[in-house]
Amino acid sequence: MRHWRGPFDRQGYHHGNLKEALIEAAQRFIAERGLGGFTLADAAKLVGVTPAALYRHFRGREALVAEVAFRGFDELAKRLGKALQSDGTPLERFTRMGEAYLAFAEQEPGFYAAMFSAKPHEAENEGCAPWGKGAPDKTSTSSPRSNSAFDYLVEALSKTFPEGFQGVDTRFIAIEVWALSHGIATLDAAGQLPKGSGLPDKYELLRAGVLALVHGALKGKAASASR
Amino acid sequence: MRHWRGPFDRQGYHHGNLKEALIEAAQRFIAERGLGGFTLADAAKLVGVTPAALYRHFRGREALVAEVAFRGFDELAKRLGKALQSDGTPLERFTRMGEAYLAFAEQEPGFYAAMFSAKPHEAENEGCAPWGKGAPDKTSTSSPRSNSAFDYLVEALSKTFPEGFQGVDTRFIAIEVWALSHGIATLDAAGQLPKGSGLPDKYELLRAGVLALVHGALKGKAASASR
DNA sequence: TGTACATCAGTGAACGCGCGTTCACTGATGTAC
DNA sequence: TGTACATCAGTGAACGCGCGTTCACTGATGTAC
Repeated sequence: MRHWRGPFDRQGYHHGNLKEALIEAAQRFIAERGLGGFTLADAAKLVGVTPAALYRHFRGREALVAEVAFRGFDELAKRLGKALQSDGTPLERFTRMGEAYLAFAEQEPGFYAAMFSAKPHEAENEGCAPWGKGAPDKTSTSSPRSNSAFDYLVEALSKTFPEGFQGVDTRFIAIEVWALSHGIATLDAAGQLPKGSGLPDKYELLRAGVLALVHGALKGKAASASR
Repeated sequence: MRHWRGPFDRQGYHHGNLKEALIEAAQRFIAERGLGGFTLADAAKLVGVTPAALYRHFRGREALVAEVAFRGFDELAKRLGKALQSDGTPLERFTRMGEAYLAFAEQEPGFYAAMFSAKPHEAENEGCAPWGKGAPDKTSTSSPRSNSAFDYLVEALSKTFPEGFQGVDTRFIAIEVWALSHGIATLDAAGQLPKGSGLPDKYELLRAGVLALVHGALKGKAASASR
């Protein structure tokens, strides 16, 4: 085993860490040019390798992108888990998770795009989505970490609000929180979130929104009845 | 002027309505294959025309997609405006707007993808985003209808909750509502929203979430203070 | 310690393809007289 | 009513390009003896 010198270094005929280097390069290019603009040739060039070398480690382009997405879910789960185990009150930790989510989407747009870009035809990708197929009987799938980001969110909600949500499924609240986070993150990434001019930034937007969502569920179901 | 026979018909040498037909074809293919999978050749073929004919009506691919996005914002504004002027109480109309938004995203995925797909490099597209640059001094831009979807939302909030939001800018609430709607719509489009198994559908998800967001702002700022 | 060998990561050339765009052209249209 | 003509929408062939992928190969590696 040769000494590790960074993802894009190369010493001899054998790269030594090509798979990891390709994943990192893909992540970088997806961040810069979007998922559609990412190219195997670019990634291979950056890494200092022939495009054909890629096929020693991946079935093809799609498999590389899928691996990037998987790593993304993994990294996101790691960050959410870290926030969940940080200091402070449960509410503070919960708030920190929201910040961690937005920071992840902002700092790792390559990951984020690979994870959430719609795949029109084959939406049957199992194991990668943050939540399972919605079946309570299938809470843990084969892939170890793919669902855990969502699991962390559910866990955080349970710990932060141990009194529950008036009988409402905690996963329901979790989905709402996730959807709001995702909406803010993607609108921000697309440059469609207004900035300046007295309006709060996205972190404040998420914080206030999440608290409203949670308290709305806590305070009762008057809303539901008034339809 | 020849008789109009549908977007993809063709009678002679001249198409008669090529521009509209190309926009419709683009919308259809973006819906089916995603923005990246959409091709000028496909659109031209469907319409029954040589790819080169497109350049009589558009500067290029990008301009065609931009036109689709513009039409999308227009159609969305139309639907939101219709819901805003429908029967019932203000709250009912407001709820109907949310339903109209999700229905639009579901029924017109071509429009939606063209409107909101992130353009990594040139995020400086002005006039197309539903909200302006966030400058209150620039409430109405040159393009007549591009901002009106967001304007309808702000208007609906003002009418539905005339007492205001404890001094919070109504646009702030509007952005939160929009972000939640967008998050639900995109997660649903990506097949990452759980279905069945007792969890409510996306319409219920949005309804409950929006009411929580609004009431969270109405009920006070205890949340803000407890940071 | 030295040599033969199996393994397999990476090469380099080539492939078929389909893309967006250009250009000189052609032929339908409708208007001026 | 008929003819000449300007207009311009659409043609068809071609372009340069870069993509993902394949294939027989080569050369570095490390293990068995």
